[in-house]
Amino acid sequence: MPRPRSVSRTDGTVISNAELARIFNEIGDMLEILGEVVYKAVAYRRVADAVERYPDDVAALYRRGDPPKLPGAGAALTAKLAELAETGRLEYHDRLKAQVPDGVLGMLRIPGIGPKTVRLVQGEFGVDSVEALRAAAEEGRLRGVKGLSQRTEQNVLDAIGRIERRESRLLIHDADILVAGLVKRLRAVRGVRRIEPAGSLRRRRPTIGDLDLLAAVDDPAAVIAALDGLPEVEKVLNAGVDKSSIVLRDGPQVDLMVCPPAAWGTHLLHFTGNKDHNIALRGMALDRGWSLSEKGYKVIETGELLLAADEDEAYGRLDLPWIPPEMRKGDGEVEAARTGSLPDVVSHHDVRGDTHTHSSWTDGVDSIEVMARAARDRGLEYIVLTDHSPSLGIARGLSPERVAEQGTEIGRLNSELAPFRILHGTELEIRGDATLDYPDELLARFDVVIASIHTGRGQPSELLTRRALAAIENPHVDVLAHPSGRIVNRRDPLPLDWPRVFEAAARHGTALEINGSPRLDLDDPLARAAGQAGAMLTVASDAHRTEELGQQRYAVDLARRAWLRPDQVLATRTADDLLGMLR
DNA sequence: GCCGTTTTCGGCCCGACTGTTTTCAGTCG
Repeated sequence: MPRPRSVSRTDGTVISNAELARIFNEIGDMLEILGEVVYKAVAYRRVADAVERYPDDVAALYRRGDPPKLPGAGAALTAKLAELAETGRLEYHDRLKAQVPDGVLGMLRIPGIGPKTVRLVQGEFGVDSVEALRAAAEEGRLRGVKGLSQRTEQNVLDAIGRIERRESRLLIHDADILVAGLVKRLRAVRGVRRIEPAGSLRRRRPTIGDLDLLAAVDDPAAVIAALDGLPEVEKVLNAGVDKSSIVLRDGPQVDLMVCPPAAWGTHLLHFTGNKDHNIALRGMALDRGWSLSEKGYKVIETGELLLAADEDEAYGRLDLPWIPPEMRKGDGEVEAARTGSLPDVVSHHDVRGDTHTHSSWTDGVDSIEVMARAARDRGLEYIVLTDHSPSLGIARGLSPERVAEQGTEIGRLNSELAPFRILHGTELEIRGDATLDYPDELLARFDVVIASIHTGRGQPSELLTRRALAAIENPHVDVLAHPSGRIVNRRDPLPLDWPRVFEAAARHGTALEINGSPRLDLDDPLARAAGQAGAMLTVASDAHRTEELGQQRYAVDLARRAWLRPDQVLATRTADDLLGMLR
């Protein structure tokens, strides 16, 4: 479990949004364990969510005397945010921590264990950690408590075992493969009309906790039995009339929901939108005297149920246009849909080229020709070949002589593969001292220059930002590649000064990349802020072998989550338009 | 703790499943 960092703000650094959100969520948990009214806890969590997704640094804005208006933050919570922004600490939080030790809080992570149970076992036995709870369950001491039984003890032990084996969320690339296998077999079950992934996978979130599947069926029992009987199922968690939850061996939990075909629309709506999206829709339904659930719209006065067979119809009942699943995150999309200002976001069909690819000339696997033919077979009109510059030694970066040879090879292939185009690019290393790895005269000869930071990641924010700005401001640099440097589940993003980076990118016409490899960088909140700041973006695969060209899809997914229109994305341009823009 | 062109008090999204409750609380998504 992540230990809370001790935060001293004497060094002038400002507490991050993530840290603020963590503290507020923790307060929510502690209040529930202490038996406070749940709505107080809900209020803290609501503000935690708002802070976490706020595009700018909330604490910095407070210190500047320009605090943002966050939904759900009234006088009390605003004062607490101010205290955290100023001092990095919160007296109220410290006071609660004294009453609820870390170990007690940790028990909430066990599925099936909620605040009431935690309070109960702590009060009855002084069980104050996951370890103590495990011991109590193993020794059969829980079954004596009212509401707990031998079966509860077994469930607790199973659940602890599972969370220990599954500490990080599944990367969407892996989730797609897993789901494709499941869907293929369940689709073949008799009586299954439709089956689709829902939940965070359909929203195309970079990482997935549980996999949600929705099936429209004539015979619910058949498809539930089919899922429960699959060989890779380790455990059936629960099986209801129209849902089943299972855990895959060495894999995530899978929830299968079934519904009658006539109610497909509201079911898909319900199991796709995140909590905030669904709450916003229910609010609109209530204004019309309806209550909305997956089953349909219920007219409150008469009890009549209004069905929707597809999502168009489900949104249509609220006079809303269909909202792309990627946008159903509760950050303004329902309001935008209501006022007719929902953007027409970029789609996979809009993409004409790939702005970041590698070959065996540096650290790629396949030759330039094999990469180009594979890209053409995927329907692309061009790729930008961006092999590495020399200082990235691990990737056997190209000397100026090798760059010239590569140019000749690309010229030869272009006459052979026309009208498909290979644009000659480079992935230019931004060195630790904020200089660039090739001289300007050489950079001028490339069709496209993308620049990136791979080394010196531990530098302070100010220096890292200066390096990014050095690349953005160079007239030959066209794209800042994987700008945050994060790798999902492996590397945290660099602490750049994002507003400055976005402003400079917009001013100099340097695009910011959304990288579809497991970096998934920029992530959608930053990409959305970049777009709002007027910067151009691009979507790219960063493929090092032909199979990885498909990764560009994940970059498009993120661009959609970031509300980007096709005209804001470089890779939707033709090769000629692209070269014209960058000239 | 928040919030209000119906409200400054009384609500706060909705429903299903589990366990052991003989009518419902706790948990989850």
